[in-house]
Amino acid sequence: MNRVFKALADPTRRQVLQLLRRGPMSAGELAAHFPVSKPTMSAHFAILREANLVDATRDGKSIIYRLKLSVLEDALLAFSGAVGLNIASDSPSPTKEPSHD
Amino acid sequence: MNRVFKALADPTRRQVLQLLRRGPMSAGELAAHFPVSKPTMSAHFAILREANLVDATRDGKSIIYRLKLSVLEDALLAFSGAVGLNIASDSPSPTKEPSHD
DNA sequence: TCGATATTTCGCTAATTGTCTATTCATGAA
DNA sequence: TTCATGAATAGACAATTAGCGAAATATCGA
Repeated sequence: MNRVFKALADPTRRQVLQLLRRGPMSAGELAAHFPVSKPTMSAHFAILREANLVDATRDGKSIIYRLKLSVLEDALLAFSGAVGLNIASDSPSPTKEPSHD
Repeated sequence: MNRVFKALADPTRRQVLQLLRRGPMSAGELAAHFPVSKPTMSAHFAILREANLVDATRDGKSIIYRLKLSVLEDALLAFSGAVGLNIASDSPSPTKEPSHD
């Protein structure tokens, strides 16, 4: 979970995830969207992989990245719940009076 | 939004938010829950304040911190949406085929 | 095998972050 | 005003991070 939040702390990495929403994309294609060098992007990809937020598979000369939404969802939901934020489902956001301690 | 994610990137700060879920707490009381010095905690509080995740008000000699869930909710929801994660409400998670670019 | 292409790894630097102790500031009480 | 207390600021330090160019690795096609 800490790795997920660390990964999310960088705007470039969050944008990579957004780009990946549209579908799988190669490292080079992804990198082309950002004004930084490819080695720098490669390091960002590694951090996303370590957080388990993306999946990387080789396809010929390219490496294709895919978004792994479930891990992101789990982390966001778990933290939201821990903090009392009832973001999910259809319950009536109990922003006050947490019942347990 | 970047400040929110940066603030969330540190486990101590996330725990502070969780502690604050139970209700307002003073800086000292909060600090007592962690194994780091009070100045260090003060720096964490400053980052949470800058991210607008907490509200600080003085009460006599103490400074009382309060959780501002709305800001957290906005950021989490905005990002979830941007990445195609349909965490909120009761819509049928359109994890595929984003219609706009 | 050779050359081109895609990506990562390897040093390296600069900036940022988390931590500390010591000090300062603000408040309330004597 | 002086003292004690709760909290923030200042300054220093080590560790981490984002960034680079150069080199290494992997794959494909000729």
